[in-house]
Amino acid sequence: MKEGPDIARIGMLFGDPARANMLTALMGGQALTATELAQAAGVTVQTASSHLSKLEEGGILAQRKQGRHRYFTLADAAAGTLLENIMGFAASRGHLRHRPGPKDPALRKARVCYDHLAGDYGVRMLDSFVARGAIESDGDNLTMTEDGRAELGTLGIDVASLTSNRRPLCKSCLDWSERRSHLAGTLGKALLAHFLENGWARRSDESRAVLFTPDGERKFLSLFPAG
Amino acid sequence: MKEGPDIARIGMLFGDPARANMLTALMGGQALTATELAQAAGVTVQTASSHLSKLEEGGILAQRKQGRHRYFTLADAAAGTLLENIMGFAASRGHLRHRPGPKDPALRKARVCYDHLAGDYGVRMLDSFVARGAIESDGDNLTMTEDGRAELGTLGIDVASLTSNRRPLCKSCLDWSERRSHLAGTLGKALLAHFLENGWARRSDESRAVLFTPDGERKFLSLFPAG
DNA sequence: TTCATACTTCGACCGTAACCGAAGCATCTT
DNA sequence: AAGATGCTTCGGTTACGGTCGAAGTATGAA
Repeated sequence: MKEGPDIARIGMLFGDPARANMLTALMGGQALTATELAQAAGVTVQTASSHLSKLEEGGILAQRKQGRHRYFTLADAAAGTLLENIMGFAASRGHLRHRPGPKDPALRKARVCYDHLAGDYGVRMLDSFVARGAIESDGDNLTMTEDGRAELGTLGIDVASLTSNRRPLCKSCLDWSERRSHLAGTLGKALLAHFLENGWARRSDESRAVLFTPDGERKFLSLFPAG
Repeated sequence: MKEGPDIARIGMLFGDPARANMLTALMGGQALTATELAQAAGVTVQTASSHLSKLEEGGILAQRKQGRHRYFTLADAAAGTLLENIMGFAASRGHLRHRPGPKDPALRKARVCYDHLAGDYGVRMLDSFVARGAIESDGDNLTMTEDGRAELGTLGIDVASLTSNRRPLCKSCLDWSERRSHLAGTLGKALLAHFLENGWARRSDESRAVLFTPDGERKFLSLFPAG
């Protein structure tokens, strides 16, 4: 009845298990077809189709049709950020969906969180940046220092080109598996892209896991020593 | 089925209109009784009681009983921040619940957003800080400058005492009525408290509106000139 | 054209949860 | 002690939305 944004509308969109599963699957950052999302959610394609149209209608998902396929992605970075926030909050309240059996250790070690690196390696990277003064941390507000810019330059990452006024350069994102923060933002995205492009790691086909090569892992660990 | 935070659980909590209304009411930052919340949500006390226990169970609300009253508040700043995020996202998608009749212009001018100032005056304040170099803005990441610390010191606000590692000093928060950002974080909280304590403004009894006195408004406007 | 694949729409079923009336506790007042 | 107020619990109704089978549309392949 009151004035204001319609929280309930978007809360409801996130509030269904099937839809939540689809969105979690899309946190991998890559576009998925309706059938793939149906499988991820554990429902039939008809049901999935209904859910997907609701999510699109609500501005959370975007669709692009290609031939007879329909690829769905998160609508934009804002949708991804909100998802991350909700995941972080849920994790902070202990609302985890534990599968006590054989968990996937690769997922806890390193995975994709929309477009950046999460998991053990994700928090390790941020911790390392903060420890050596490349990034300054004030609460969960992160700022890049001059030293940091220089260091990333030697890695071949041009920080200046990453600054945008639509999305922050550095952003902390609460990691559900580690209960600590890892690095998001355009820099987080660029770093993950860097690892993948230079062959340090590759994405798993089935899950959001990031699989490091032996050589890539050695480089990563020496670049980001544990605190 | 998959591993991960239970998004659906908390999405569902935000996804009911009655609960959403209660949470919106609690964005005022002050504790409300079960009966008041029932009225705000437009349901009976029995129904409200059920909703409130679910929200408390989910870690979104906290309760403290005082005599025969039960006061409810948002559990912590994290809950408030998540609410703000969802409101901002909903507003960015145009999901507003318009009451086309007599809107409340006071609410659009200045209102409380959990614990800081929002509305026209809220974004004006942040814009002004950024324009004069007291705060630097990188995307929606905000950083306080030395000039800013000095200026706030003359106002009687000790910035050093506001730094915490649980909550950022400056944080941007998307304003649904203005579609721009205003200042949140511990500094945003301190500034609102400053206005209220020094009699520049007072809170409305019925709504989240912040009502400036003629004198307070003059001081505010000269302190934060429009861009 | 004919068949196969990818997806949507329709219709019906069904379970969950939102809702309220009534009754039950707890706390304060007189 | 008796009454009033604030809130919760119980029980029963109802409606909304998630679900799938079946049929319909669009695109690609043979």
